[in-house]
Amino acid sequence: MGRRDIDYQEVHIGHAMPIALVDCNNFYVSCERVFDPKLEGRPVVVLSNNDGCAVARSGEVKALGVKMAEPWFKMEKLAKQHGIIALSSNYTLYGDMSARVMSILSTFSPKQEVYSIDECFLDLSGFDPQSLVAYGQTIRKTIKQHVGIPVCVGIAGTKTLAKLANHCAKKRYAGKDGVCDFGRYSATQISKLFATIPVGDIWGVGRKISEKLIGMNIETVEDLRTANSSRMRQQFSIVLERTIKELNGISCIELDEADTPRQQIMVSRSFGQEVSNFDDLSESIAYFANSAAEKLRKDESVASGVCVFIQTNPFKGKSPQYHRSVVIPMGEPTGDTVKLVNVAIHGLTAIYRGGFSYKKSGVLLMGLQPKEAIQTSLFDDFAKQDKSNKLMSVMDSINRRMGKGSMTIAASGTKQRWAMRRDSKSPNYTTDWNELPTAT
DNA sequence: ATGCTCCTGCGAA
DNA sequence: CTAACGTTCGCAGGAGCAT
Repeated sequence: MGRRDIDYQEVHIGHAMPIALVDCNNFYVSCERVFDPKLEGRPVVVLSNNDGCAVARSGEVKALGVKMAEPWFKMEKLAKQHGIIALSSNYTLYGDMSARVMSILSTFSPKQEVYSIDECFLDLSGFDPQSLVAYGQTIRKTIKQHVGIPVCVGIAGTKTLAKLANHCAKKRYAGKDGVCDFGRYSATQISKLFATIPVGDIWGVGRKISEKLIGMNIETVEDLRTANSSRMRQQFSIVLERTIKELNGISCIELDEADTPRQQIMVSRSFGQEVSNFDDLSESIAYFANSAAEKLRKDESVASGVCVFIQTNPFKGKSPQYHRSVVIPMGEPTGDTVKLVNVAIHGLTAIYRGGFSYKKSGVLLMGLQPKEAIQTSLFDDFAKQDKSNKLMSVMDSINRRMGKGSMTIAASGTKQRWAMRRDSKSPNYTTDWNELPTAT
């Protein structure tokens, strides 16, 4: 009989160690609006690479029912009907805006975890519990004034609950004016509120898990909160068990301030058009390996292995499918573009098969370590290594000064037939649907 | 038994 | 006219292998 290992009556959600989750609203769209106020009040989407999918939607677009990551071609008709403005992503701009937002937010707490480009956790323990809502309002006002970006603030005792509180603030389920503090609610109110929120809205519960949960009649946040966590661990994973505990105010996921270097670096892209021959693929692989190596050196890391993959278009079910990858260990961990590119192309020769239309390729640098930690082998030629380091430094500084891509390796080619598709729409198309000639 | 590495699945933004 | 569907990261857990 469903013995429960948590006494729910005793749990006071949101009190113990308040954590705030500050999340920018429709971040990419909001960034664009800062620099083009005409976009205000109008339906706007920002598209992913290749103009593939919607990665950010304004409130007006969400109201039209456009889902996150929805392919552009599927909403094109709707877009035309409602004059949706579609913009290509400008990652340089978003990165810069993010840095400004995060820098200001860091002044609101001694402990900050930057969780993604548009959100961060702030440790608010020690603050007056009565004043947290007002504090959240101050945060919102400050960011809006100084950067022009609207944010919402969720406050609760665990990270999972803070995410949920933020969700409530955004959806206006609870809280007002973009701030929701679960600490202001009684246990009964929380239960009622949670019973209205779909289980899939919880941080850590994605499509697969939520489908399975709904199949077990666990449909709302409240259903999951009161589920038997140890039994759920057996049927799902330790991750879901932690989520359930966190929903009950038991902190299992610590605030992580550490700025740890990445463990792997992936550069991959879908092609603007499919390519079949080896030379085109080889150019793309060289280009991606070069780009990955640049990131690697920016992190001051070296890679001990390279993974190369190529694949056909999985959405073209009728065409013959092929996807394959290979991992090549580096003899010695390195950050040298020339070595990494050569190894990557060598890997490509091992997996390439003619007769397929390839849609995507990529390079993954793995086994990353801090540069200073590498053991140089006895047989290594120090002069040679020094020369390689100097060459890479020159290359990086030229690209910093003259702009990305000024200096690259010849193998990445000049034809680049695989490059991202951007010419499929004229500039006007992507800035204003109203400028489109109407179909006849 | 125990500890690894590799690979896959999942989730997140 | 048609066809058109992102990228990058970490974690968990199982398989396979070595000790």
